[in-house]
Amino acid sequence: MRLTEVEAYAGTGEDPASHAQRGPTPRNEVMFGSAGNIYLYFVFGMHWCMNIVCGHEGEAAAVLLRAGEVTEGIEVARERRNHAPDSYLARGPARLVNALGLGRDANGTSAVDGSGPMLLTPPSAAIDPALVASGPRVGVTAAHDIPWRFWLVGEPSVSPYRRHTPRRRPTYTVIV
DNA sequence: CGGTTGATTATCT
DNA sequence: GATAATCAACCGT
Repeated sequence: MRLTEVEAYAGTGEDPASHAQRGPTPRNEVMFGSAGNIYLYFVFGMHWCMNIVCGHEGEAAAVLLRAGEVTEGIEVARERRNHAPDSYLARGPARLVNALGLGRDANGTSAVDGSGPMLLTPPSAAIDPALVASGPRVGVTAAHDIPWRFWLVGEPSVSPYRRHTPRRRPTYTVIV
């Protein structure tokens, strides 16, 4: 897997869109741990999203892995993604986790020391900064003005989402 | 192709 | 009890 798209989230009190915004909870405690650890969490009752913890302990900054290109074990990835088109195998944070076959067990494990199910490695060559674009984060309902989504220009695996489609569900129930 | 909608549950208020 | 860092399916064009 080669990462093609990520989003950054800051720590407590610094980022309205971050899970760590309101301090430690049982769910986000991993974010307050060591850099390089995996913070996996369940969203919308059906999907997993994966973050890599950044910064110092207690800082609770993290990077959400939004998309990637499957470079090894593509057969397995296709099976796990129910034979979706190759461009869609890891296009989106939940799809990426699904293509990797990760789940609750990977939460809190290290992605940098080889002790966990996933190992992050640096690119073999430096990335040309001209190929890296940035923009507003996808799907978040706060802090649209912070352009902390980064992706590689021209990658077919990058999620093409434009903006957050507001969930305009009424906060009340209409009685006829 | 672009826009909209239902699914489904852990977590926090 | 409302909400959510989403996705797949379905619509009309």
